[in-house]
Order: sequence, then C-alpha cells, then structure tokens
Amino acid sequence: MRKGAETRERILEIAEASVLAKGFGATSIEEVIAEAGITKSGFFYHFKDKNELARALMLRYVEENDRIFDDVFHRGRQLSDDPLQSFLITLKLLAELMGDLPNGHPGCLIATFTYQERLFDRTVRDIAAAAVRSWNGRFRDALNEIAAVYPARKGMDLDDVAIMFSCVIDGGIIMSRGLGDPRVLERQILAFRNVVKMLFAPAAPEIMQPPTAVAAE
Amino acid sequence: MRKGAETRERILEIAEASVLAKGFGATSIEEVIAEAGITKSGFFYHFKDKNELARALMLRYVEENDRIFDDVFHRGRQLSDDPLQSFLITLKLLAELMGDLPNGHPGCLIATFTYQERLFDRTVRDIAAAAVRSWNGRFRDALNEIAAVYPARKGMDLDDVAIMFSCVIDGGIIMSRGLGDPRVLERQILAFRNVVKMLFAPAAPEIMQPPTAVAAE
DNA sequence: GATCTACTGTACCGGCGGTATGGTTTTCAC
DNA sequence: GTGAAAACCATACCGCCGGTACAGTAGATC
Repeated sequence: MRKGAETRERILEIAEASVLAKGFGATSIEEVIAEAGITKSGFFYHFKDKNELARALMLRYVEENDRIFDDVFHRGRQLSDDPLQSFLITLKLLAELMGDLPNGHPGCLIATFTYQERLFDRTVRDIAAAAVRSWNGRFRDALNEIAAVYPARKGMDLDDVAIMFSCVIDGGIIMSRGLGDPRVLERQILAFRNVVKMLFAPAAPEIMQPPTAVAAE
Repeated sequence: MRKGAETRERILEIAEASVLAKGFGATSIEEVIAEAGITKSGFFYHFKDKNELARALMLRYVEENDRIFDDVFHRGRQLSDDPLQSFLITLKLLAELMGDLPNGHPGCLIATFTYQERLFDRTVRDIAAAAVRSWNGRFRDALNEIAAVYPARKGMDLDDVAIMFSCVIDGGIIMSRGLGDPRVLERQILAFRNVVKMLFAPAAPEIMQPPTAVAAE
C-alpha cells in the first residue's frame, strides 16, 4: 500500500509549511486538505485528530534535523582528526547550509510547539524535549572531546556552551524572520563558531595552528 | 473615565498570559471575557477585533521590556564608570532578574508573534521588528563603548555579538520552557556574559582588572 | 436633565474541528 | 481473477468560536 504513505507525506509537508508560517492553531485542516486535493474523511483516515498530526509533524521534523546533524558532524570528522578543527568545520558547514536556503530558514517546529504547549498532549512536548536534549548532548560531546586536547577557558561551563548553541540557532531563526533578513542565522552560527575559537584559544593565535591539514577558514 | 482603562488593562493581562501559554490562535476571546467577568460586547467595545488586541499586547510588552532594559542599564552605569564592567554588571543584574521569576520567564511575545505573522496585519510585525532593532542597537552601543577602551578580539563583528544576545535571550526562554528548567535562561545570560569577558580580554586575566572600583563577580 | 462612557443582552452568521456512517475505488496477495 | 484489505469519497451533523448588529442601560460628567 504505497499510495497511503505518499498521501500522508503530502499532508505532512503542506501542514508543516502552514504551521511554520501561521502557527498550529491557525493551520486549518480544511486548508490543508484543499491543497492536498483530498477530502476531510481522507484526512481523518490518516490522522485521528489534530493532535496526532502535531505528533507526526514533530517526529518528522526531529528525524530530518537528526539527519542533517549526522551528516554535518560526519563530514566535519572526515575533514580533520583534530576535534577542535573538526567541530569548527562542522559549524562552518552548518552555517553554509543555513545561508543557502533561498527564502531563509522555514522556522523551527520546536519553537512553535513550545509556545503552544497547552494545545497538545504530553507526548508532543516529550518528543520535542527529548530531541533538544539529544542535540545538546551532541554539542556537549563535541566540546568535551575538544576540551580533552585543548584546555578550555575557565569560568565557562561546557554544558551551558552546548545549550547556547541551541539558543543561538533558535534565536537566530526568530531574528531572521522578525528582522526579515535571512542571513542573520548564518552570521549567528559563524559568530558562535568564533566563540568556540575563543573558548579554546585563550592565548596568542600562534598556538592555534591546527595539528592536521585542513583549515576551516 | 478611569474604569474603562482598568478593564482594558485587565483584558490585556489575561490575554497576555493566555497567549504566552497557548499561542494567539488558541487564545479564545470567550475564555478571556469569562475570566475578566465581562461580556463579548464589552470586549469588542475596547478592541474592534483580535488584531487590535494583538497590537495592544505587543505595544504593552515592548514598553515593559524597554522599562526593564532602561533600569538595568542605568543601574549598571551607576555601579561602574568602566564600560566593560558596567555592561558586565548589567548582564548580571538581568540574569538575576530572570532567575528570580518564580515560574520561569512567562515567554517572549516577539517570538510567538513572529511565528504567527500571517495572522496579523503589518503593524504588529513592524512594532516587533522595530523593538528588536532598538534592543539590538542598545547592546551594540554598549559593546562599542567597551571597544573604545578595550581592544576587541579580531574576527568578531560587534553587530553580530549584539544580535547574539537577543538570540540567547529568546533561545534561552524557549529552552527553559521546552526543557522544563527555568534556570536555563539565567545560566545562558551568564554564559553570554562570559563571552563578553572573553571578547575583550583575549590575553592573560591580569590585564582584566577593572580601572574602577566595583567588581561584578 | 442631557450627554457621554462603559458597558449588558440577545440574536445571528460562517468557518472550523471533529464525529458518524455508509459507499466506492485502488492495490496487493494468493 | 478474485477477494479482502487499504485508501479513500460523500453527506450530514454538532458545538465552539470570531465577529457583527443592534437595542438597552447604569453611572459619571457637564
């Protein structure tokens, strides 16, 4: 039964765009089904209510982001053996990725659902929280690896730095939208990249030459 | 006619809490008027439609935040003549302020409206954008003042650093909510404070002794 | 006593989320 | 090729909500 999955996917795609543009409450099922070319019965065949749609959207979004992070971290590690250089490359790649989006980042579902929590059952929020925690863990692991080689500047908790990256991304998306300038997000990721540089290179820049080949500048 | 302004304010207060908790779309006028103890006609006497309610909420929120920033920047300048120390104090005060909120930060209206832009006319978005720009300008001015005394680390655009603070605040609010930990926001502001420290003290910590008296640690 | 402010009360409309139920086509397994 | 399951369509209906319209009224103000 291939066609069912296709229709379901089409619904999710249309709904995601609408949710990111207007918010979940303002996304009407009737609009979605009109654009998808199906009837209301068809929609409720795939999702028993709007809550289940939210859950599916969330799962889809989390998986997609996981893939992106997998890819960009993997390529970072491929291009350098040094954990600091590798993370800096990863950040650069991520910044490029965000800068290349033609109409700017479409928005963060985590943020939209976080601001509409009372509309959903616990599961949606739990999925979001788990995903954020997992991403933060990823960043923190990368930072810990670096800290094992380069002494980190004192006074900075690496857990907080890891969370800060999530904040910069989410905040950057909001700022990009609010200010109407899609490049803000890219610049913010690069700014955070500089913070990482500062964090692990407190002394003169001579020390900072990468042990391995590839330069990330 | 004092009573009219009072009722209007009560409506705004109830509506703001509901919008931050559930999103604007899910905030029903009927709920608001039930809690305010007025009728629907009474509501539409004060606001001609939901759009005007949004605009009023936005203005109120922006003014409130302006007041907070005014206060915290003013006190920072009172407590030190050195621009770096003064800004660090301001950040510390802001962090304390956010940490002292009993149930965590109620949320950022800017973020919620940014994610529901198509629901409103231009004016609401324009108010939000103007406010964000003004706050960013404030942070940038503070950084520029510091840079005139302390040489900033190269490679970091101060405009981006200023915007980064807005990102950290908005992102921090989202993370606090999403992770269910109100202290994240406070910690993030303090983490950003460390970034500012790093930015203007690239060499050994001895250089960083404040020219004036008050220590902000 | 007239006027204005700040509402209340009632009645109504259309859109939307959601339910129910029954029918129809498409797809795949055997 | 057939039968069963999957993937829908059609129709009718409910209740909530945003919004409109309009008539009325208690209290403050002049």
